[in-house]
Amino acid sequence: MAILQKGTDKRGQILSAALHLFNGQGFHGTSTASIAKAAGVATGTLFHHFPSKEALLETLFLTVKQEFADSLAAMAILEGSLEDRARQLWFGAIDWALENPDKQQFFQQFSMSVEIPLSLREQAMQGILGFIGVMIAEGQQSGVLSRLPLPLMLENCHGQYLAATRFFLDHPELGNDAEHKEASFRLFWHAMAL
Amino acid sequence: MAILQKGTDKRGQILSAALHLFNGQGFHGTSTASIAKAAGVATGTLFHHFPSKEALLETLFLTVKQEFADSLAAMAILEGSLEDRARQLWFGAIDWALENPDKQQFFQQFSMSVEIPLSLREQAMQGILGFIGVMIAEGQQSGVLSRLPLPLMLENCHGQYLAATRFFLDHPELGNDAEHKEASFRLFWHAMAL
Amino acid sequence: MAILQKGTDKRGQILSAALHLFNGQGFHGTSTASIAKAAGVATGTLFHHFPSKEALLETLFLTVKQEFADSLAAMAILEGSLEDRARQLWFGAIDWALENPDKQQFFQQFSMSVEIPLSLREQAMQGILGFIGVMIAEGQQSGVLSRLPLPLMLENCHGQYLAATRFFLDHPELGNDAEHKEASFRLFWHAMAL
Amino acid sequence: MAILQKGTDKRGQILSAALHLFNGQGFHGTSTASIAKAAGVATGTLFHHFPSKEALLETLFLTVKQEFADSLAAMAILEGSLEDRARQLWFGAIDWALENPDKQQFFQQFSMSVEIPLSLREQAMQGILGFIGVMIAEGQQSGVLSRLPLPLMLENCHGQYLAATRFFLDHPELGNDAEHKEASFRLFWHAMAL
DNA sequence: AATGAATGAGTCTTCATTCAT
DNA sequence: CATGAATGAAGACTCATTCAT
Repeated sequence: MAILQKGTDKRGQILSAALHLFNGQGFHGTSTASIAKAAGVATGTLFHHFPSKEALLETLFLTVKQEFADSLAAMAILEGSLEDRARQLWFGAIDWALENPDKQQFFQQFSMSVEIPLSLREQAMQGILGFIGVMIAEGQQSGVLSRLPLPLMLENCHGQYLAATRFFLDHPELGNDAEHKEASFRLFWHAMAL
Repeated sequence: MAILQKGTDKRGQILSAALHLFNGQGFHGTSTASIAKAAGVATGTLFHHFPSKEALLETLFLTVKQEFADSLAAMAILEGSLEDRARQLWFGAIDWALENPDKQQFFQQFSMSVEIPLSLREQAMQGILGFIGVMIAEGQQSGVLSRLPLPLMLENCHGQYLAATRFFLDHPELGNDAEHKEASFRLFWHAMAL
Repeated sequence: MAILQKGTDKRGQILSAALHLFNGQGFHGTSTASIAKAAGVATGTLFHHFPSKEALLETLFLTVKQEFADSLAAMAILEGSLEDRARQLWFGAIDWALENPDKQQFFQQFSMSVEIPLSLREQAMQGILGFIGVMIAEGQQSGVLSRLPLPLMLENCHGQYLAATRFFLDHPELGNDAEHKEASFRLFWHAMAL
Repeated sequence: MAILQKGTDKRGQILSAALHLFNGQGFHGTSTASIAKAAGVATGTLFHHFPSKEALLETLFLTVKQEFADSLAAMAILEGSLEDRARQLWFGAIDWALENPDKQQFFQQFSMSVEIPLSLREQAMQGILGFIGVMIAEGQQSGVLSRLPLPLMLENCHGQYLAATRFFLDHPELGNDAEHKEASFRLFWHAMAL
């Protein structure tokens, strides 16, 4: 958040404008000129901060991903049952998405897109999912979670998270609805629980 | 399949070439000239059959979606427990994806992209998910499935399906692995089962 | 008129449609496909009757010009003073324009345009103005008209006619107004009269 | 002249090249690439200065019209009889046309063409003819000019001016011929004089 | 004679990127 | 660092014309 919103920082303004425009019009649908305009800088300035439009996208991707990862790490809870800790994490992740709809939408769109090089996507995934992988392994050893192939479970976690945030972004009025929130966790948890 | 591959049908050849190229290079990354060339027709021919590049994409989207829907409908089973029927359907859908990797990848990329107008995406979803909705409602009434909000469950089904096919497409060698296949269904089913 | 309106004659329908469309959108702004469509024929049919789009325009130009010339010739009066005969001719020409607004507008637009080869324009002018030239010469010899250079007077006649018809086409409600009609002739006649 | 010919001003060079090429090949017959080439700039530069080819034409039209209007205003004479002042104005206008044949030819072609939106044409006409309208009204009140409908007289003035300049442009050798010049004014003046 | 699918050269316009100021 | 005019390659789309039926 900090990185994308420093008001006087032109670099930050450019990233922020790009996030917004890429979401609305896609990567190729957004011209560097329009990003510069939205950021309130000259067209040339963009290229002082980023060597190319693609580099801008990649930087943006990594920046947003890092913010998400930091956010998750900050809310990681070390006490309680695995289910309680997972619930806290799930709710925290959902809340982050609700508080940062632009960034979440950005993920929805670019997580599977060709515009982001495969290596970058994988790298980003592993950074975040490594975290989850440890928790799943722990749950399997303690007999709380099914002993299914880990890669499949990770992909499933990711897919369910995307689905849940998609649902809440499409129905913002349910963002604070305890029933739906709990239901989303229930689906997530029961998929893997024994 | 039939629709996209009639050898002598220029329209079909164009759709087929577009499917392939859009997958590899994205919508904006693919020029109409390259589509025409890959299809073995003149550039003007593309515009004789489709009023614009966007219309071509939309036609392609609807065509592929229809093929998938037809495919699912053809394998719908009417007998057995709900779980058995769901498993048949799930395996059938996974197999369709494995047999049509191009079309599945196309879905992965364009199901959430801005390139496809929202109305079209929703229309496509409803066509397919309406089917699933009925099964879920039935399961809830017979006490087999959790009574969670339906729209959330549908989005979850969709998300899990995308995740599973993503996994199998990324690991083609596991496409016929019974364990992984069953595991993917297990995750899917337990998410919703009581 | 006959030539442009034979209902069942595809050639005539094409000319008629072209006249209308060229007026509204210009020569280059009108596609042969749109002409064919408006004429109710296939695109290929146009090229059975005219070797090219340019040839169609030229044929149209000559046809319309011929109609106008025939119309003038038909109303030429041989008796009375030169002024009376000129007035009859002027009124007749104005009326022709009012009765054939499409054709008149066509003249306004293409009489000075590059689209019509110079040779064709000159040929058309001479066909019609030759007629007028004789009358002017007669008037000069009988001392009724100024002895100014003939080419200048002819160009002036043409210019005044275009101006008058432009005025009446822009103000159709005055088409039958005797005062304005007489005024237009007065301007025309006094320019040249002694 | 100044506006269209500043050597170092790329915008001016583009306008100047466009004037020349539109005259020779028409609006649709002239490609933006050829304009840029003739102006010695890159194709993109044209669109940096004008949003579209049409906007370029309109700017050109208004610019040339303004030059003509300024030129007329600069030579307006306030003393002498109405006829003398009209003669000065007429000769001045004719001379302007002879000195700026490109611009005059541009008017001949685009003053009645569909390429220029009607509103623009009318606006341009009124700017120039408002001037003339005042003089005609004055002449009518002082009993020098016929009391014919003003709009008709204005259109007639315009038509005669176009005809006269057409004549002189087609016969450049007569541009300095006093007899023809006086003759052209005589036709113009007698049309309206009592 | 009539059709309309097919052609491909040509058009306008966009846009990432550079560079002199 | 910042600017924005300039660049020119590339793209979507048009359209006069042909030709097999």
